[in-house]
Amino acid sequence: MDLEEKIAEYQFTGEGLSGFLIERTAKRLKRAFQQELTKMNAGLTADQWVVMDLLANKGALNQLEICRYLAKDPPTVTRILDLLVDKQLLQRKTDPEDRRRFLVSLTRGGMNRHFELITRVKEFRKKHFNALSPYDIELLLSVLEKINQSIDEE
Amino acid sequence: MDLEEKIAEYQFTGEGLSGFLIERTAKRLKRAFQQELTKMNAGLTADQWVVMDLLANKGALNQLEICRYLAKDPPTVTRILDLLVDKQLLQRKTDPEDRRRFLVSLTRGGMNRHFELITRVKEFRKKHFNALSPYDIELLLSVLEKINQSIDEE
DNA sequence: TGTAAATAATTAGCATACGAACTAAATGGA
DNA sequence: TCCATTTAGTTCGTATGCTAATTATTTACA
Repeated sequence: MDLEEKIAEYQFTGEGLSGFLIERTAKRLKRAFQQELTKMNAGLTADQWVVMDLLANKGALNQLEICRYLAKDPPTVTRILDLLVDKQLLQRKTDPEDRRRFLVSLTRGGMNRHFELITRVKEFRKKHFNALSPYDIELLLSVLEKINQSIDEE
Repeated sequence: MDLEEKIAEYQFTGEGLSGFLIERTAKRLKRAFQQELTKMNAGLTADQWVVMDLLANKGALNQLEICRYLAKDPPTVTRILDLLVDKQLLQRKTDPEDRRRFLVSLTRGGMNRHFELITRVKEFRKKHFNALSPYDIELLLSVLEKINQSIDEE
């Protein structure tokens, strides 16, 4: 199937060809990662893991910082944190500098859980990452960047 | 920021760099398209529009066919169809060939609604599509294809 | 200093994503 | 023909995405 045909085939997708294909690949990657987590009895969703891994790398953050890093909305982050707090994997502490904010950080249990999982997660990343050459990644980034810019231009 | 730094920056994202960036771009495209629909008082979500546009192009389909075209799960498609039937934009008719199936098609009202919206939707597609050269699109497709293959190899 | 505006987080409501379990209908082999 | 298996679609439960509205706190300016 050549390019013309592919474009015709997905012409019905609203955001267009690229939107549909990008969304589909994103969903598949996330699903594969979720299945990996399930296999290792992580007791976490993909999104919950990402928050934990972010905190493991950056230390305590407030919720808007988490939103910005992960490109998620405040309500979504609130809910993910609630679930992780319920599991006693992280804690909210009021920021003394600004009492509107919480400083969110891993509990000791959260750090342990992260440590147990990180090795296998890294293997997963490497496996799919290695499917792409550095050149592929450059290309992907530049094309995604162009799409993002065309959205920003509104 | 060079490639190394970008990779380091997003190292915490579970599925890896590409997963995060792909998902983020997909979400932004969809959100932009949804806002466009809202602006034109379409009375539809992006996903609902996509279903209607698919049926406008392909004629009557059963639900699994819709699932395959749109890469959505059966329960998700069931619910989207329920909402569109409530709005009297489409109808389910039992397939006489196989009474487990429904043939789903646009109602007259659905066809009218589609006709009212399609011009502006096409403009939206073109605007973001034009940000990419045919060469960019080829590259994007080939990189996404590699990622998909590496997922399929499980 | 006092108050309006801005900011951080939450809540509520609706829609989508996905796995699992379920119903009804069709199919295939003994 | 009968019954196990498969297939099409739905229902349920949990989690996420997004908008709008709300609360509590801080900032900015008159």
